[in-house]
Amino acid sequence: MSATIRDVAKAAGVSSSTVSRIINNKGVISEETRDRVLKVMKKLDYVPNDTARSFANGSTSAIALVIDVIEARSFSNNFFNNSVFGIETIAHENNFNLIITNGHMQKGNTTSADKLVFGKKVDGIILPNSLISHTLIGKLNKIRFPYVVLGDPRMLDADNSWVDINNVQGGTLAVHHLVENGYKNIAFLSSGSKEIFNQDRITGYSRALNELGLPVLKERIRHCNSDVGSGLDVMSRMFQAEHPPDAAICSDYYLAVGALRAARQNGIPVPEAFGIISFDNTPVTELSEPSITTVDIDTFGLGEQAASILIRKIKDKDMSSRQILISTKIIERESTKRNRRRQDGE
Amino acid sequence: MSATIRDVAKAAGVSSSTVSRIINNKGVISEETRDRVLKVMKKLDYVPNDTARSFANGSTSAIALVIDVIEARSFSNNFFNNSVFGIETIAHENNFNLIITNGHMQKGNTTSADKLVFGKKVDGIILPNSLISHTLIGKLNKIRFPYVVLGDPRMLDADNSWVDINNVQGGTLAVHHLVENGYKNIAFLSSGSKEIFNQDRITGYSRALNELGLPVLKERIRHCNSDVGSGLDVMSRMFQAEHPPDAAICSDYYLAVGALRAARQNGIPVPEAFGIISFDNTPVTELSEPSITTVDIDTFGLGEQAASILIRKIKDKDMSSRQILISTKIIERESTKRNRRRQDGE
DNA sequence: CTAATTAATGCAACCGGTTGCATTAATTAA
DNA sequence: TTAATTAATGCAACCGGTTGCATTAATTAG
Repeated sequence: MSATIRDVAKAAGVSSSTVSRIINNKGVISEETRDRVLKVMKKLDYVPNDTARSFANGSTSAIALVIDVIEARSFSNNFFNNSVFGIETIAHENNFNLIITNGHMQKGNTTSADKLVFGKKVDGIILPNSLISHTLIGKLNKIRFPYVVLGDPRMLDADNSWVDINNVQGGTLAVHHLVENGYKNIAFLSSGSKEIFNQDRITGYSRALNELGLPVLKERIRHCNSDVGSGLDVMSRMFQAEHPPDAAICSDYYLAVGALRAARQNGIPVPEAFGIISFDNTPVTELSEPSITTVDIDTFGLGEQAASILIRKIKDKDMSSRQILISTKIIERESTKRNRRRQDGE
Repeated sequence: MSATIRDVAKAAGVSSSTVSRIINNKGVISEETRDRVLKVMKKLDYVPNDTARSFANGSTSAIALVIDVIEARSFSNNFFNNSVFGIETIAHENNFNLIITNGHMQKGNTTSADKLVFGKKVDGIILPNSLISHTLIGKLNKIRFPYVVLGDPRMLDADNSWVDINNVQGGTLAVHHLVENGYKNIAFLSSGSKEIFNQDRITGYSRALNELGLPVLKERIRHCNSDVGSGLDVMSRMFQAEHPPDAAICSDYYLAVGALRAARQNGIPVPEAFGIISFDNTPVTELSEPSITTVDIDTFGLGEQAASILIRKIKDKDMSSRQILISTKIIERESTKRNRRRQDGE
């Protein structure tokens, strides 16, 4: 059907080696030959067959992103969403293709990640820490296959490259922001106890309180389900305590909205008497009333970094491993904007 | 490094043809030979090289999804998000890989879509109607390359396969829902005048009003920017009109929130005196207060259908083209839940 | 019992690039 | 002027599967 490199060679009166060298800018080619061949390529609508190319030089110019989605239909995670674009952007700049595959589906005992790696369909792979295991990492390391983990894989002792949001710093930042705005009794509503990101945020929260000389009370740290009802219940109960908190840091917007509603139901004005910070700057936090201050996590940048490291690793297999933490920042909104002068007594 | 089919053949004392036939379940192989070869494959950790395979049989078992993202960093579109999962799910079931590429970036005068198609990196392609042109479609048709368009490509006269949300039906549905709840003077806030989906929704809206014997007033149809401020301004101005609307259908949640705030600022209770429906069932509509009734669009299903058609087309190049419209449905919430008995006078 | 089938497997070409190693012509050094 | 370089290009093997066409052995039909 379409022209091959030999068709071009024949039509231009050269050998296919010459055409190949022209395509790849290798070797020394005379100007006339180059021009003639390029013209023929244009005329024949010649496009090199990428598969043949990959086959010949043993590399695919493709990377894979493995995602961790069990119930695909109900998935709507903007973490994933933005990371993908970061990854795609960098891949694109480096002339790599991005393959996306769900690591949960599998045929027999091989996951799609296995198939892509050992079937040599990709040159490198990005996988979430939720999907890694000693077995898989062991296999990857054994054949020195380039990979980068999304999220700190601290469950493994191995030395490997990863990129994560600095959730410890995020927790600290949230506390500092609240304290600067005059809040002192800060609760933490986590969306689960097992997730490393929740653990890290709590670590940062506790550390900041310590540094500021404020007590870390375990009854102020609550693990909830990730839904409004759970946030509302947990927060309501905290309001009944002897020393109720005057602020809450929430792991996601569901909990933040729940906390907001709990405050309202208890007649506690936000932000005057109660401050709220949510992690993850989503439209809900922006459009809530009052709008909710957030710890913004740069998931696009996360993807960029992951892809960037991976591609460097592909190009230089001897590159040492990298661990990158991406700082968060506060997006200040109404839910913590207490009039500081009044609170500070100035 | 890793074992090839010839290594396996040698170790099992057979020819590589036999091994190939065993891998692909082709031809007739004796039980003993099969067992022996399978054991050797296991022992040598043999995995067929997918690139070599693609090269040999001229098909890649991969499809591409081209996305239309100009400003990647600020992208957060759950339309795309869910569609991808629908596509990936079906691709996976059919042993296809999914490559994602941004159709906007380009080197020279070839887009990434061109490269994937003409470089034969994929067997088929899904592309949004916003990115197609007569040129591209012409080229694809010329080489009979399988493709499916996301969104009705009615700007082309060509006969091609596409999948779209039934936005006309969505507009109709929204009107019916409002009328059933006692609203009669319904405005439409569109997020733009050029987008086909907005045009279709307005068509459905107008058609439903006609059928119900209600007037279609052009001052009730407003094209806004997709932000809260725009929705608020436009709606506020409509409230000043001689015959203000008693309900609004909004193309997205920004406009819906804007309309809601306009109503509040004008002292108009929602849903009692003003009803609001938004397209696209996102967390903002669910968590708004009052919560907002939405026209739910099944973007996951959209992706599934697109991938399904594409893969069938790849397997049967002579398949006639398909056009699929996916119906919307109402998710009823507080913003339209007027007490019907009282309104109906029952 | 011989001829015609069928079963099981091997041979070798092919898919379309890439690249090490010639080869030839042109240029420079001695 | 001849030998040594350098420039420009060709030859042919190779990457790892797949498959049409033998080939041989075993089975069945006549």
